[in-house]
Amino acid sequence: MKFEAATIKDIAIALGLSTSTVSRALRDSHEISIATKQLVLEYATRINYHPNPIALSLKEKRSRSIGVIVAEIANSFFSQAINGIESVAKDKGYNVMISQTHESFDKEVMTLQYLASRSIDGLLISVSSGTENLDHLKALHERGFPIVFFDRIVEEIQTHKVMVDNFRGAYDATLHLINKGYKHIAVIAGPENLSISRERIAGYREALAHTRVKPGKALIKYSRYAGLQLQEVEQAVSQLLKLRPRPDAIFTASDKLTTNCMRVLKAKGIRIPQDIALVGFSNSDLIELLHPPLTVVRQPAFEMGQIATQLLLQLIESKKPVKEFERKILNTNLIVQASS
Amino acid sequence: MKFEAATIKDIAIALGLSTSTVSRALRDSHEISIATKQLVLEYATRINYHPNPIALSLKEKRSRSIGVIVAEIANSFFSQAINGIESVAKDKGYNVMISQTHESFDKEVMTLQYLASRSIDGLLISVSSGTENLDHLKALHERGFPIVFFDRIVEEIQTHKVMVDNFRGAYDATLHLINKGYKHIAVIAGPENLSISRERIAGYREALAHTRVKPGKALIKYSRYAGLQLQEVEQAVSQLLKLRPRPDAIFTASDKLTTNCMRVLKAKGIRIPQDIALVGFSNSDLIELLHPPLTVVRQPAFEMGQIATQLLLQLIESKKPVKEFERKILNTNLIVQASS
DNA sequence: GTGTCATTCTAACACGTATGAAAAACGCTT
DNA sequence: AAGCGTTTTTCATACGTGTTAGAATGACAC
Repeated sequence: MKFEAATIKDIAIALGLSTSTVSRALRDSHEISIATKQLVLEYATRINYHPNPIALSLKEKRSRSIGVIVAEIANSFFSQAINGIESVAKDKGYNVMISQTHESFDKEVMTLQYLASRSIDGLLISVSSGTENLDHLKALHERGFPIVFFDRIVEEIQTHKVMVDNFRGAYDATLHLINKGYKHIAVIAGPENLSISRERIAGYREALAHTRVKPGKALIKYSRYAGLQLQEVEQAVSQLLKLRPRPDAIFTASDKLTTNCMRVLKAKGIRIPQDIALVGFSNSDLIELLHPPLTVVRQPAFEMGQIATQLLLQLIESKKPVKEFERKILNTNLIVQASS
Repeated sequence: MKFEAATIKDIAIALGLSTSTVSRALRDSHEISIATKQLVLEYATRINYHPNPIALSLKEKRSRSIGVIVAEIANSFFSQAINGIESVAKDKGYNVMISQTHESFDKEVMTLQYLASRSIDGLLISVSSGTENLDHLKALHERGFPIVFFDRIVEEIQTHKVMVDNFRGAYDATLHLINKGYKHIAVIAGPENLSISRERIAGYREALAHTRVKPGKALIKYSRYAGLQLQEVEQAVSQLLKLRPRPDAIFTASDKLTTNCMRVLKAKGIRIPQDIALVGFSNSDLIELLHPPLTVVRQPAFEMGQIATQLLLQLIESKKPVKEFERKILNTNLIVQASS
């Protein structure tokens, strides 16, 4: 099943010119006579000629495509971020290649190798919740390959990073719960190896530091798969419910964690917020339709995608090696609703 | 900012061989001595050699990547479908390039040209709600370019198609409403030019045909952007509410339409299902957390993505022109909850 | 020593494009 | 018409890979 497009050679033969003349004419070089240029251009448009991007890639050593690695496309935050990524990339003539890790470290390594071997010009990545070892990223980075981290960043690697003020987002959410009079506030976060988990927990801790109640260790739960698996959320919630005094509020520190926590509480017949209040990070656009409407910390996902892509393209197109790296920190937005 | 990988030439020079010998050795050709093979292979793995996919693409006239065009990534149905697409594509060593139309015909044409000019091997598309003219797709298709339609298909173009039984899905949903005792059932569908809209309306009509109530034309609303824009949904709902007798149930025929309809009803202070029942197509995984939990027609999005991709790859890899096209029709799943 | 065959490797080319250098064409001056 | 400068076109090569055809080598038999 072939599908052959017109090449520069076809034009050359048809017009009795050499390929290089045609090439130059198409590129509007000054060293081609206006008459020939017009002849070539006319014929080219007539047969609907388009330069073969693959040949161009080979020649120019760039593919004009970037890779994106995220945990799950079917996650509001990531799909919105990809939306932002795609908008900027397309605008600048770049293609977007997407891969998912499903929060698995092994898949991240495989997918990274796959993308890297597909000659992408750069990479946008929000690391998987299972990522502890960074060798795969470091190896690429050390060879000078352009990488930009967004959301789930990696501190050890020096490059552009785009994230939200996780500390502040968590602080605000927790403070909101405190102000509402909740006394025993638990938290369920992603895995401890992710910096966003640690930062969000730190924000939670800081907010509680102002109160008399010290956050006992039992109130802090980590979730290996960042809430992707319902079962681990269920386990965390069950453990929290056994505590005495029982927590009267839960702060969930990621998108899937929030909705799955809600799911678990509902399944257990626990009313929100009467029995337990719930506040969490989430970018779902259905939060106000939920029962109850959820108080959430919302991240500017679309913007994050846009900014990360701008930075990546800047990195890719820079002539000299970049040594100064940006660390963009966006603000979260606390949307207060009935769940707290 | 360059990033040069090892080439076959590097190996050849290092070992004092010719490039073709190295090539043959790597491809394990029988006409290379075992000793040389081993030497080459060993050195190749040592310097972590990977064949340049771009050079390969140029040579083989295939890029091993497929394009996907959907309305919105940040839509449960599409993100789940893309999930399925990505899983199969990656499995077979293909890359996935994603573009969005945001329900705009112009964007669809542009994005199609863009992808086509990027030498993808094939295309998966769910056409935009604004697509009435098919010239852009026909032109590509007539040149023998592999295309597979999924979800929002196009009858006029002969190729593989993957969809759900839209008629049946709508029929089931409407029948469910009838059985629940609702008398005045309205419908809001996507634009009339989409076959899925027409089929779903037909299913709705057929279900009502068994009842005494004939569906007046006023009960049927079309939505130009398939519910993407809240404002158009609001308008449709407002018009429905003015009818006498006022509809006591609404069937929404697409994902965004369903959630946005719910949003509008809530904003107007209309209770579901006490004032008006609501049933709609939706693939959101939050439906049981909504207030009220929504009765929905769910599509096997992940599966659709998988099947469509399998068919596309089959088309791409077929030696002889394919003349027999499949038309896969999957079943929808009616999930009954409190909204009806 | 010559002919036949099998084995192992190399040279040349192709894919489509771009570019530096060389060559050809042209116009002008003397 | 020879010389020169300028404009226009062509040649050769490169990017990285794979393939085809053919050359070189060696082994064996006569």
